[in-house]
Amino acid sequence: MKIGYPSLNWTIGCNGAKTFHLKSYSHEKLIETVENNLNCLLTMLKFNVKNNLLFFRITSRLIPFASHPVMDFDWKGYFKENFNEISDFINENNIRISMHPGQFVVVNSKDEEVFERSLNELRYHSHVFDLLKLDSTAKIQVHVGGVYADKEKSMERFIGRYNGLNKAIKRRLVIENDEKSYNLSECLKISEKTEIPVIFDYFHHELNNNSRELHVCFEKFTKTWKAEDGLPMVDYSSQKEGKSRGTHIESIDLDHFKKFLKDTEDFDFDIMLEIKDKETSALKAADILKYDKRFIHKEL
DNA sequence: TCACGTCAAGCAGAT
DNA sequence: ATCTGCTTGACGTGA
Repeated sequence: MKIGYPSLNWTIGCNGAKTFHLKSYSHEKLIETVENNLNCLLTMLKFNVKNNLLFFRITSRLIPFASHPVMDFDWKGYFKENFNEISDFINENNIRISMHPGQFVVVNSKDEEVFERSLNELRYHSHVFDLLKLDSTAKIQVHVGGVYADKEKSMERFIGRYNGLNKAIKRRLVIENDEKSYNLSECLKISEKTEIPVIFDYFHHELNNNSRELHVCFEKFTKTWKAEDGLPMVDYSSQKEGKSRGTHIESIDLDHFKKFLKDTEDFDFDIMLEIKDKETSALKAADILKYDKRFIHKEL
């Protein structure tokens, strides 16, 4: 079991998710931004390793406009050395990596152009993993997509599109249950037909499920991960009080988290904390996890 | 220096 | 019809 947080670190002093507006696109702007993002990524990873946070979600903003038609710069070649350095650090320290493309990636879209754009975005994510020399335990997580008033057909469309993807993407793609459209059992159904691993989002599951025991859920989704996929991944969060349903909490509720660990003690998996204050909560969670037999860390 | 309108991209549910 | 939330708030113009 490893634990981590997504995308950015509020206290470290750099912002690794810088971007710019399309109309200010230029090679200079791109180089400056990507250089910043890659340097900051390595800084965050070093901070994480020091603090026993061995799971990290890399921001999709790493290379702004990477999948946009405007992109005419060989960023893969230009930043090869930067990627190599980060790759070495990740592999030396056994850091688990994931990415989560934005809501615009809709594999099952009814609109062929939306699918094409989604595919380009997935290619970009896959290229980042290639440059970091990551194996198939590094995952790109997406939601199933839209319902379009016909869930059966939309699930079939996902399966068809998934089956047509090339291997470089397929070996890394996983689906995640969401809070309104596709719950865990629906993701599992898709997994049965495609063998795609299912990421379990605990918070989304609380908001959208057909009331199965948590233990049963874990038994089911963990089985969708094969040896080459690595340990199953779980997204963890909880509801922010007084905000609309689905809003992530600002800072980790440690009692809630402890109960979650207790309820899942029979399983091993990696945890991504989707909590607004990022590393602050991750450090608190790692502190608690030091007393958990499953936790991979340096010193006690 | 800072407020604030806007930003590549999709979808569903609430208001 | 418009707003909100999600991957992740950040950019950048205007005052």
